[in-house]
Amino acid sequence: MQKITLPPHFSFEECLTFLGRSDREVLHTVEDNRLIRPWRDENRTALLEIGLHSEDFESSKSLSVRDLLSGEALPIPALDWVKEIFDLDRDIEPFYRLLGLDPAIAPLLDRYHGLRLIRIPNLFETLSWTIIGQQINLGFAYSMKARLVEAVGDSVQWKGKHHHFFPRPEQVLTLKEADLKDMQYSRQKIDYLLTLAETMASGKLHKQELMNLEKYSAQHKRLLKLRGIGPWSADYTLMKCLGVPSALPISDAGLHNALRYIHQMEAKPDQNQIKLWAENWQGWQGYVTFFLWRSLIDN
DNA sequence: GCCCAGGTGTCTG
DNA sequence: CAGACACATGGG
Repeated sequence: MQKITLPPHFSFEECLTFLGRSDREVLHTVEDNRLIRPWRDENRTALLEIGLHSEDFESSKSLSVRDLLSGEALPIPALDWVKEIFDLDRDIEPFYRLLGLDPAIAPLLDRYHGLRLIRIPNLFETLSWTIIGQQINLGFAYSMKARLVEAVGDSVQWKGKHHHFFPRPEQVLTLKEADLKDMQYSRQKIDYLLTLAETMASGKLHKQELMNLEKYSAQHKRLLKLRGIGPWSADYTLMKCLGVPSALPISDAGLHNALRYIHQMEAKPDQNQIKLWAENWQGWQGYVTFFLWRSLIDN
């Protein structure tokens, strides 16, 4: 078992609540205060069990990570991947300082204190998820994702249960249009998804290449060139995959509803109203969005 | 039956 | 550039 030291303002329980929000999720399992999720690179496949390390004194809390398959020590990249998922390297202090001043948002900081932006390190997975989730309810989106994952994704077995990886682009490309149609994908989404898979399989788009662009505007512009990726998907991807804390998916239906609830409004706020509020969120728009998404679980 | 869902591309004025 | 519309289907 290995340990990851935890920064201030981190709550594993809060993060697990978000990770466990859908019972149709097939890419990880939340049970008994632990996250179970498969990981792999070119050299190694492991089934990670991530939990809170309990024997520590309060002053030095840590996460425990171990491989259920082999029990052998995990390589650095696996631990870095866990840190990425929980956004552990973020200096979150400025977020709490700034949003503590916003009367509408401040209550969420208390309620969900320690929640981090839960990230999706895999770019193909993130973009595919935005395509799947467009204009349908989340439950249906999770079902559609599950069908795709179970059809062509790799998995590891442990105690009789399959733990899935999101498919690689090449694996998605083995599917015919009719296969996806059977999984209830619309013609439009089939087009978007297969085009994306082709783009990434042929090496025309890499996460590293996107990260190298550095500037938000350049990254956003690059993503918009992809078929089926509009402003919402681009911002969602920058936020969830690259961890850009200021990315704001302003047209997001969930964001609108969460804002409607916390402001006790009859109708959803319009975009100008949101822009006005978001002026108080400078640099942390994506983090605020994530806390607002979290608030939807309670409704 | 109607409206809304973690939207986007296309077409039109 | 703004606005209408198709896309597909499940849930309230």
